[in-house]
Amino acid sequence: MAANSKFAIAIHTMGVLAYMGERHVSSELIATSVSTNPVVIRRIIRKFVTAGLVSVRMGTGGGATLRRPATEISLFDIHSAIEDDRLFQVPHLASDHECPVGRFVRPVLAKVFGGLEVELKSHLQGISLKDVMDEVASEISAEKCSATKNEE
Amino acid sequence: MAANSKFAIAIHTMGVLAYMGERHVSSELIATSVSTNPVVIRRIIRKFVTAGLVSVRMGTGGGATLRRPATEISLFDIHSAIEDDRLFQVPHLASDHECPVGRFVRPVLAKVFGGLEVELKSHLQGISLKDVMDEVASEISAEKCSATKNEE
DNA sequence: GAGTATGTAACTAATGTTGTTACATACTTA
DNA sequence: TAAGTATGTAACAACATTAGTTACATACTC
Repeated sequence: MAANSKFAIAIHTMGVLAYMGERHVSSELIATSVSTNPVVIRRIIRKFVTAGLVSVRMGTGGGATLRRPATEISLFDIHSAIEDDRLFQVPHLASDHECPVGRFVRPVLAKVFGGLEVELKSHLQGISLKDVMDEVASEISAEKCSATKNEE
Repeated sequence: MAANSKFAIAIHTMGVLAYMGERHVSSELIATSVSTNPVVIRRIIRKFVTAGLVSVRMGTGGGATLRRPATEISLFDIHSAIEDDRLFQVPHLASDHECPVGRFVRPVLAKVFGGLEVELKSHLQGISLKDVMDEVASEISAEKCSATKNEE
């Protein structure tokens, strides 16, 4: 599987929770939808719990559910719950570096990248989990429609 | 060194080229400024050459130079020269997936992430290498200024 | 108490990045 | 033409990250 698919898996996971509404969903079931191992899902869900997005119940009939309606969960909430490090890394260079460029490029880059992340953040904040799932739902119903056609 | 510092190293490299103006700069010298190995720099510069941003000369007095003024090179040019894969990966799932969510989340995500990259791209296009180096230059002169003060 | 579900440690495998050595190739200059 | 300089590139090691897996303790329901 590809490199930084964590975000995709995370949204997919939250999508299943949104789709299932009030019901508690097991990591087993989500793993089937995502095509991965239940432990991978549990690791991600742990982070959602920490971030207050999801609550979890053990035992029979247990599993995870959203703590807020999908309209009140943005992709930014999801992203910041799982992604701890920066999008672009700016390795630290000694501030007594011989080369003047080497001494000062990095702080400037940190500023530039910071701007990028603000941009990214505001974009992600504008998209709710519900928005995503509405699109998914419309694709699902489109499929049903064409399936009906084929049955004719 | 940190994970995805490629972009930072790439801008740093281009920054040194911009700083040195017409002169041809060796990978050796750039590596010193970036604090890495010359081969690492050559690998990155190869990509800039392919992208048409930089030209290179072998032999005595050789090295790399910008092919365009720094005002006409954007951070997007640099980013797309070195970064071949997508910012966020959307692993492919079978389209005959049992779970309806599993079947359709991914294409929707591809669309969402596509939007993100367009956003990112336009932001990066708005920043020229010159913009970055102007900030670096002002930091350098600020340093000189305070150094003079200390000598008093 | 039986059954179910999460929490988590430990390990493997795959991948990607960075760093390094070594050497072939190309070019400049004396 | 020979010496010196710089890139091009292959090959490999070191390291970090991610994903996948097994195993088992813990918590909860009925």
